[in-house]
Amino acid sequence: MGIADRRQREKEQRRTEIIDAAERLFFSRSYEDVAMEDIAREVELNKATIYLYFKNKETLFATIVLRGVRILAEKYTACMEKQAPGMLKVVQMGQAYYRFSQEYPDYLRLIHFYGSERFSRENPYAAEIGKGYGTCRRILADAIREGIDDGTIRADLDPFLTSMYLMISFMGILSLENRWKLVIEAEGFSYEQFASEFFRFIIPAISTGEGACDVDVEDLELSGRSLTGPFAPEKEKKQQS
Amino acid sequence: MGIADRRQREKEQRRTEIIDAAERLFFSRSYEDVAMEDIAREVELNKATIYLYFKNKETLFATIVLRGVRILAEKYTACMEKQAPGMLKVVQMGQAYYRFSQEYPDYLRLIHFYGSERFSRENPYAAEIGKGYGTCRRILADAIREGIDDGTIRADLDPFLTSMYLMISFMGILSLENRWKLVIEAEGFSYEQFASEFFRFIIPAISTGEGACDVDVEDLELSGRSLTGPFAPEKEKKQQS
DNA sequence: TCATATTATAACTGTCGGTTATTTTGTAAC
DNA sequence: GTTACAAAATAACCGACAGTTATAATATGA
Repeated sequence: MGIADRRQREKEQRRTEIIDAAERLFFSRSYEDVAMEDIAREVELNKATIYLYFKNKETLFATIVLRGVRILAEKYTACMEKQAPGMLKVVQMGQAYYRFSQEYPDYLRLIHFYGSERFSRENPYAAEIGKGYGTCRRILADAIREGIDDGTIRADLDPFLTSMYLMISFMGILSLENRWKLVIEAEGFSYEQFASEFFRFIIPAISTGEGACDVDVEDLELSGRSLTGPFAPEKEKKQQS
Repeated sequence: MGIADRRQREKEQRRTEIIDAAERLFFSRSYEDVAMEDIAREVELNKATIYLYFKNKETLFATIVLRGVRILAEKYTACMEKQAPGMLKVVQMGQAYYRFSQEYPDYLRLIHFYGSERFSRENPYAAEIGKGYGTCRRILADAIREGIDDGTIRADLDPFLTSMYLMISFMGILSLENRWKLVIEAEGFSYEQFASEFFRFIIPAISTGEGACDVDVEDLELSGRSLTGPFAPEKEKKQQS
């Protein structure tokens, strides 16, 4: 069984090499701009060989997206393990998303791209990806439920719907098109400000305002500033219009 | 000048015919699934002829997206003309977006698709589209400013940032991927519920709670239910998990 | 009716995702 | 070692499609 084992390992290795090569290219160029030929050249294999390991370009791309989703899901899980009021956990998950977007901007881009209906959801990874995202959402919903129970979150909110709203908002805020980032800067805000002020904006939609989180959130610091201080946009330039 | 005029009109007509044909196809199939040949067949012209009127496939697609954006911008403008408290105007704009998504789901889909960075922003229509979207956002920001002045909207909000947050959230909620719609239904909610409950969720993030809108909003009715009644999800099935 | 400019087209090019027929390579049996 | 066989890899190919070009048809004005 030793030889078959090694063959198995080597096959796995090849697979990983292909994914790594593809990832490098997809990280540096757009999906359409990366040809299977390019990936083949990058791993130093023939294009047809790649097709022995992956059904098609989409499937190969999906495995990379899956890597990203798994990292995100881990971050979410970590938030849930700590002991804290529900409201605080929700905020922390938002921050986890934010950190993910800072640490892995390329994965985020790919995840977002994969989302916009263009890929058939036939491949086995699609289900995995969906599950990963579902996990994140479910964890968020659990935190909301906890918050409702401990009185830090509005009791009139439905945990499921609210988790959807928050996921979608996070997603939208953090995978902003470049075009809009320019608009933000033209208005005199940094992207960090834009993202962090969002929390101050959205908190009243979730929180009961019991103050349970007012103190605790202080030491979290998103991009260096507390979440509960006065809502001070602190525009940097704003000399236009 | 009469003849040159007619030539001009005829050219314009041709152009419109091409756009109409392309629209029919893009509405019924995905971008990639529509070949220039298909569009040519649909207008009963040779493919090369289309290239006399449009630089490339992207540009042709962009003109259709522009049609959609213009309709949306009109809807937003209409909201601003009525006399109402700022908070109410903001809600109405959200509803305008919702109605747009119901009346023109195909335009919405195309707009959303055009958004996901894959199109170069070189063509002249890209600028127009950006301007259209910018108009919507600016109108929303104006309404927020009015709301701050008349005391119906939190004074600690920055109008620009808030308008961005709302636009992005609306966008996310209303151009939801099909995959997520299935999740919503699996949880026992209709898509209409999902969209309308979002307003009840988000209002506390914007409103001062002065009640100025509590009464007025009553007669707006989004999908048949008032916006200020108790937050009652009224799940339809919810038999699982 | 002839010269010219516009409009349209058939035929072609280059690229890319994916497939097939064939060769190479590693393994086991003799 | 040599042969038989299976797995891995490849070169050559195919079809589809965006975009171009060389050519033809058509309308206008003299």
